[in-house]
Amino acid sequence: MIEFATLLERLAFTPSRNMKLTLLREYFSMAPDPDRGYALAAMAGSLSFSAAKPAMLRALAMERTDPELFAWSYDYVGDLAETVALIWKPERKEHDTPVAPGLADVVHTLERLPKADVPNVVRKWLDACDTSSRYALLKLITGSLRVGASARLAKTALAEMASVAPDDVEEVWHGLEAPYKELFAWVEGKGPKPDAKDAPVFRPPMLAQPLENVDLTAFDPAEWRAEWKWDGIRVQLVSTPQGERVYTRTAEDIGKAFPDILAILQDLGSHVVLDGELLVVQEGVVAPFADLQKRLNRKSPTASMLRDMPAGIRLYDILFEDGEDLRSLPFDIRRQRLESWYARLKPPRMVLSELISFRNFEDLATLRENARSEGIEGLMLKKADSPYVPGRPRGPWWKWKREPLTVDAVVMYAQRGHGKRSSFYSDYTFGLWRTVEEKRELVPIGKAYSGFTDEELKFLDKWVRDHTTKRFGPVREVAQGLVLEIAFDAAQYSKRHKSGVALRFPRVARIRRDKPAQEADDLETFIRAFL
DNA sequence: GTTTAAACACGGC
DNA sequence: CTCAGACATATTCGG
DNA sequence: CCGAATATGTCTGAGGCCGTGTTTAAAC
Repeated sequence: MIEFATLLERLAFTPSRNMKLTLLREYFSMAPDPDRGYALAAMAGSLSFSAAKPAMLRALAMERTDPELFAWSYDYVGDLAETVALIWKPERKEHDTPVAPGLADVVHTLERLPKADVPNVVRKWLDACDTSSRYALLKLITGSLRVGASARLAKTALAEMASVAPDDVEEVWHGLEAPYKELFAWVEGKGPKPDAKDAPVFRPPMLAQPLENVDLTAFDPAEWRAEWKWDGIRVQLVSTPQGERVYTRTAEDIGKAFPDILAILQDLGSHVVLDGELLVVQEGVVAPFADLQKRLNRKSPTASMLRDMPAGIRLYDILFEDGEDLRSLPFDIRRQRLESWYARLKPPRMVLSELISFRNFEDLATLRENARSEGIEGLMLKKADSPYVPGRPRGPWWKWKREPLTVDAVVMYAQRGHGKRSSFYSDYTFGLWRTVEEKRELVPIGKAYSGFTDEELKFLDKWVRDHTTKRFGPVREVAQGLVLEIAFDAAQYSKRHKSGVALRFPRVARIRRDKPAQEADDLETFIRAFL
């Protein structure tokens, strides 16, 4: 645990990416198995302990600290693990020389121990650790490390050890589990490259960059293909002799929630890996994203759900066919392979993603702006010769979403942020005007926290401090005097806000210092325009 | 004791 | 998903 | 031609709303 703690501490204080890579490489070559494997898993976010959660840590901290003091400290520090690590006063008996637990010990214990016993063990560990190890232990339990290095950087460090490309590590990663012994053996030249063979493993998908500040006139329309950008869930369908899977783009296996799709894959009996968009399709019509969400996290869908919200797939791409890896082939060739595969197998509930024909990008821009129908959020542009590469390379694929909508809203409340924003009021709840019994009042429609620069954050923070009318713990109510232009992708009805509406992807587009609060938008106008 | 509601956690966008 | 910022690397510019 | 300035690419952290499932607290 001490070595891991030292690593985290150094990472957190090193801004340089190259230095972080060096630190990681050094740690990985120095630390023993299985510790280093669990450290890697922690950085990659693949550790989760159902018996130990942030709420439990907060409860433990409360045993030793005045709740009020703890709340203020947490508010100030902005990070639960750091707060508890600092505030914890170890209770030690005399002549007792406590030994901090090893990383592998911690992981094994937390995985196996009955939930009721976990607080006692964690308390004992916290007493035995110094501040730095305590911080590492707590970070391990809270999950998100946020120490300036995440999964990708850790994998890059491993790749450098083996003198291979980071994508090679990414490729073998998903067939493996903590503590990743085979992976370390490979990068140290002591073992073969791990091979998933015919196992139904996840392949890192290719993602698109947003099309911003890109000069389309420099593009040759003949070299580009266009498709609709569907508002569903990007999935990878895997069918091998060893089994079938439905993966999300972050490798979550969601097959249980979509047995209808899984059954189709089984019936196909074709050894393929497909890329597509999962949607709820009712008689050929794509249902709103909310319907898909209802099915997404269910352990198993009810019979009525399977009937009323049937899942369907828009096929984008084919990665493997009969075990052959097609990813290095150009998009156009893969598309031909996809079409011929589709024609041969005729899979039910799947349709090919339509290739939109266009003469020039002006035509396409018109299509994009008019694309406000259900289920479509814009266009995808794909270069005809682009191979399928993992990650989000700049150049081959672009997502060209519709222009966001905007509304002028009034700041009502502000809240302190976390982490590096813990000393700023960085989240703003804003509202629109509503007239009740001749009285014009503000009702909240959402919160936003991004879209402003650090400079603007300082202005907003000061404005909040100078115009506070009430305090509720970390939240401040402010005078009705500041208008924000809020950009958002869609509006929907919601129970979350008093106004009954909510925004999808809200962000601050502009601070309207010039606009009096009274001239901000009305809820009624908003609903008429966007719902 | 059992049912109901609220709060938290998670992963989708 | 969004966005801004930090760092690293690639490219261009000025001497 | 080389070093400095600028542009571009990649990665990171901060956090929004939604629905489901789980756990905890409150009400019956």
